Amino acid sequence: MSNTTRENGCDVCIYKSYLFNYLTKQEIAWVNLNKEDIFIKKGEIICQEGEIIKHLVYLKEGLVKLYKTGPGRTQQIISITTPRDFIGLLSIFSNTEYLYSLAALEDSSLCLIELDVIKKIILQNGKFALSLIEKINRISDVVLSNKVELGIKQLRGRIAHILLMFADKIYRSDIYELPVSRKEVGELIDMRTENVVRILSEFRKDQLIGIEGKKIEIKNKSMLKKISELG
Amino acid sequence: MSNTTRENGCDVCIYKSYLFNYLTKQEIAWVNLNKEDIFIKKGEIICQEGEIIKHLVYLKEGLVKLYKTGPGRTQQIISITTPRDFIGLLSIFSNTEYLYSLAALEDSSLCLIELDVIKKIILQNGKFALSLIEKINRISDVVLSNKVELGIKQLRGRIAHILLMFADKIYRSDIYELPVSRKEVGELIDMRTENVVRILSEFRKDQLIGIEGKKIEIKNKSMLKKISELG
DNA sequence: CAAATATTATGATATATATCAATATTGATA
DNA sequence: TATCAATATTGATATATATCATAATATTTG
Repeated sequence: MSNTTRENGCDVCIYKSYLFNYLTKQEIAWVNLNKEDIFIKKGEIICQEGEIIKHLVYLKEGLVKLYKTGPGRTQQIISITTPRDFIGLLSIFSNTEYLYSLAALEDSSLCLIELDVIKKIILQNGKFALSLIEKINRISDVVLSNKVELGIKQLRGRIAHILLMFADKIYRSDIYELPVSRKEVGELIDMRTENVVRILSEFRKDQLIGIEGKKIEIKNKSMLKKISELG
Repeated sequence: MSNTTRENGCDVCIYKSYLFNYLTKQEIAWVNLNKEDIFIKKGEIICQEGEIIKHLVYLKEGLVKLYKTGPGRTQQIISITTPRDFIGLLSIFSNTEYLYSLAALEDSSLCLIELDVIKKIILQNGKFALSLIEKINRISDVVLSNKVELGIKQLRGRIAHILLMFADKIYRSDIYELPVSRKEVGELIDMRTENVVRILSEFRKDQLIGIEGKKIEIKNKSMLKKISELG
């Protein structure tokens, strides 16, 4: 990991999670002494499954994918984390080693906080603990409900769903640059690259979207929503 | 909810979760005053999505399914909870209303603990809070990894996977009574009833399993494992 | 107990999806 | 810049899965 900086204290950090509002001044100072700010370039791997978990990872800016590698270099993307959120809260308290890998989809700024410190704070600060539990639940709700929905949708519904997810949840804009390849879209919604391409073209021909390389424009959102909901 | 009993105190409860070992005597007494033991018959619904969450639900004995209802009476089973575990820890701290419904697959004994009491204990007892976080993570790990694996397996692999799950995780025996219908198996692993039936018959013809109504006997576990792993 | 209903089962067929093949395009690299 | 590798694209075909139809069996209900 590269480009460590510590010029800014947590107390004045503009990226700070609301969760840290529950910390005392002393606890904030403690976190400040035990965190590391790093910058990761697009495409770089942050950590890999099997490695010992030492940090709670917070995404300040950028975009990060959480994924699982299968046999033969295959990957499945579990979730995409947007700025100002914790990454991988799914399994870091239940395992000593990462179940999933992390890689940057865009240039990203992360804050790595010593997990031991977080655990000690949980032990002594009930409000923080309860808020963290709520946060963990919320994150797994989203990830799980996405995966559950995949099971009932067919390919067109999945593509519509993912296009809307990028527009509404990630970029908050109907025009955006896809941060992933067609192959990765497939890894995110369990389908083959060829079918991703094919259905995107189909949606373009049907005037639902515009495509220019990685640039996507949502043109008929209500129809996409219908396709996503009906499966 | 029926058949409430309170004859036994939590301190002497033989079903007690290890999590309660972290509670003080006072806290245990407090839980004892704010819990309710209920008995639910096979097939009965315990709670439904949309209802206000008031309790932390603990399964003492029996088997319970957590599921989501879709359009037109369709269901998707999210997970099956085995005895001595908490049910629905996935979303009860992040929502005021249940995201999923609960129903008993077998006659079941539950303990309902006031969620407010649990929250207050989290606020004051760090060890309990941290252990609960670990527990929550562990439960969502299992549920999520199951759903993620579904995405890469085809039907035969899913059936093999679910047969092994019942044998190894739920009944710890290679001979068991399926607690669910063929339709529910399909709802659990995202496939049609007809295909569940067909592939079960196929496995029977290939001597992988024996079938007699709901009674399943695993006959060739290593082959089933291969089918499950290869998808 | 009989009637109604749900579950299990099997076969034929339609549809959705993956696979294979071939080419164009982009991006990385020496 | 030329070369190589990865990505994107499209079409043809094979395979997997869903759907439809029908019947046997089991289970619930009046």
